[in-house]
Amino acid sequence: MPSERAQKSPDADTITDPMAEIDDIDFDIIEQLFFAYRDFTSDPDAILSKSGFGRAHHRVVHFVNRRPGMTVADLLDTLKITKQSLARVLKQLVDSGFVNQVEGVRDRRQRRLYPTRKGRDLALELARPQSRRITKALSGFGPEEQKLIGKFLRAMVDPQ
Amino acid sequence: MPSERAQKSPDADTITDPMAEIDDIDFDIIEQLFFAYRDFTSDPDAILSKSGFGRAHHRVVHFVNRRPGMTVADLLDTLKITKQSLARVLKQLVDSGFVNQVEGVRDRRQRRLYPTRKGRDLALELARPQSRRITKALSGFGPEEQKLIGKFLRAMVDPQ
DNA sequence: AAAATATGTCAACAAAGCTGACATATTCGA
DNA sequence: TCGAATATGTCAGCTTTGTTGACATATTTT
Repeated sequence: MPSERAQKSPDADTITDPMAEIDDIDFDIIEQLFFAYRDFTSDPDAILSKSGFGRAHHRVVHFVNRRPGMTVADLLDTLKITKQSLARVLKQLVDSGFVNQVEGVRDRRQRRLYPTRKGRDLALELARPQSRRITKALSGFGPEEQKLIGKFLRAMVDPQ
Repeated sequence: MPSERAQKSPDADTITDPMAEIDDIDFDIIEQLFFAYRDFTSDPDAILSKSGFGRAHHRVVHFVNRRPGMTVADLLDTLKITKQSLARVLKQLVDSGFVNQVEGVRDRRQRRLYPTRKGRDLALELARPQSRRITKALSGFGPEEQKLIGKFLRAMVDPQ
């Protein structure tokens, strides 16, 4: 039942010209970033859906493997989510043996996070298709040019 | 009440070495893409939260402004979400006067999507901080180098 | 005339974010 | 040493945005 509130033809307040590179706005790159990230996450998402995990688990597994021994506070700051939101996925990962929590040595309030062998394997499995995509996208670029890509991406991140 | 299942010290299945550029995996860029996209979306998110809209509305408003007259099917294919998921946000945008639907001329089943003035203004407001971030990240690169960034991002996208 | 297509809609559910409130263990500072 | 601050966990409830499945309508195609 196609909506009855569709107009027969454009009215006075219907804009028909595409929003292009006017106003100094870089629409092309804005859009390309959306597409790149959309497809970049699609590979691991497909793998994760088989094991009942989601993108949130992926992020935790990634960073715990990248920086073993990071505290819960570190992880919260990295992901920029609330502890209640993290708690859900972290608990599942600990309970199913992907992540271990180790009491801090200097500060025993801390729960330092480490991957298990199983967690390391999962992180690698998820990274593989993403890395393949990146390698393919970087093929045809020289080493210096590849460094530029990294430099650009780092410059897109907020300081701190 | 810090979890009682934390270990006092790492056990045999606790991995302590950081996952680095072994296995040919490009962890640095994987991570940088996460950070870049995390902060890239944070600017419009902050603006949207004031008006009761979310990131899903942003995407619709962006593409309808970029390609006025696109069909619902076009939009679904671009966003890679289901029509039921799109319906919710699209209805809100139509009802609150950001998007108009116009019956297709050649095919009257279609509902072609156009921004209103209000919709165009919102799209610009949301794009502005993102473009500012991109411009800043690209400063220091020459015109040829900037083209490389775009080339890389396009190469990250699945064909079709 | 039947089949395919474009769109809309209902209902139920899931993932992953949020706020607010409160508990415990530990460390730090006056 | 004692009270405040910190690190973490947890309960409850809510929101956004995705999903599936089923079905309806209008229009176009075969």
